[in-house]
Amino acid sequence: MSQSVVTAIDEKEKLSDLEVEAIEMFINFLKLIGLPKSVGEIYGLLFVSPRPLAMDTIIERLDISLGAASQGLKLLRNLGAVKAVYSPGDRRDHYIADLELSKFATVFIKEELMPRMDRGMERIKRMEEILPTLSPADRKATEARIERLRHWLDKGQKMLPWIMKFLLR
Amino acid sequence: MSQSVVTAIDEKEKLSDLEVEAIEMFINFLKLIGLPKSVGEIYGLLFVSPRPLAMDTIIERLDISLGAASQGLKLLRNLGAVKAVYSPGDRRDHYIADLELSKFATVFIKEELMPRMDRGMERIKRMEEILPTLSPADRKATEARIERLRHWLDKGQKMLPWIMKFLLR
DNA sequence: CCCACATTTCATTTTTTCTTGAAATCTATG
DNA sequence: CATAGATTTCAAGAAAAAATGAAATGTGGG
Repeated sequence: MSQSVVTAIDEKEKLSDLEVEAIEMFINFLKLIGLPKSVGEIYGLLFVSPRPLAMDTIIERLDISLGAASQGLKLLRNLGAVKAVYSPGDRRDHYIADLELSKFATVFIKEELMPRMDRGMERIKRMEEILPTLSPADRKATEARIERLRHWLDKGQKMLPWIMKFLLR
Repeated sequence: MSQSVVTAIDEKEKLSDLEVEAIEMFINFLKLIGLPKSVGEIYGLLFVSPRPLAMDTIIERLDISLGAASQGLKLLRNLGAVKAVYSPGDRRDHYIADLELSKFATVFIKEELMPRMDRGMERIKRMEEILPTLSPADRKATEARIERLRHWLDKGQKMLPWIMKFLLR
């Protein structure tokens, strides 16, 4: 009942079906690399937008807060996934999505995976130093396990540059 | 001051330096694929343990709750990362880590990445259906973006089986 | 086929992460 | 160079995720 009595009072531009699909898609993918929903929303909206959007517009269309929009845009700019462009006759910054999707993957690999692997290698070195203090009974088994760990990290570290190369065309 | 006045009252076996290294390592890596701290702790402890551990022992040594231990072990068993083994003369189950670390990566790819990509492809199809209803002005630009999305998903879907093969030796 | 102990389940609490919005800061332009 | 408007910051609140532990359920040994 009474679907639109208040029409025109606060008629925010509703998101189109197409925008919703894109937004949901990026919410899902970016969540995978640890980014919050609001960031996925912003990128998804910008991705399908044929023209640059001001922060105002983003806030209104996604119905998110000023803070979330500002922080989300900053994060996306830092990732290189969004750029600010000049819009003649408008004081506000306007934002566009960088369409190079591989950026998310490469940033994730470089900022998350690789540092963890490096720290992992340091841990392995420390573990190997501890090894001689173990009882002989346990030492052999533990040594083998640490060796496995090292082997796997090695494999990972060799794979990553290759994957990155593949991602960049 | 007074380091051990209560010694022997509740002397839990402290974690060794080696165990701590392993545990921290797995907390970090498993967090990356969305697993909670307690799961990383459990797997890390089992990974360096030269013999099977009962749930009791895990609870006591990690100082986690019954619920977290039970749920964490269940999850790890479902992933295939931990196995229950029979321990003669003991009613309790004992658990060992499966040392095949690639399992975490392959499970992640199969359960998280691939399904999302499949759903992504469905979304793209839906978006392409919507496309003709767009104003001609916007249509071309949007079409190109969706095409990019498809291209990237394609690339991902082709890469994943290859990565998996690489992981399995 | 009991029953003591082991494990699972799940409502509640705790912790962590995300969002909000008002205040502070910055900036283009008149 | 003052100021209105744009953006950032951040303390506080809300939401989501994880941990707890008591009650329910399962199970092996007698």
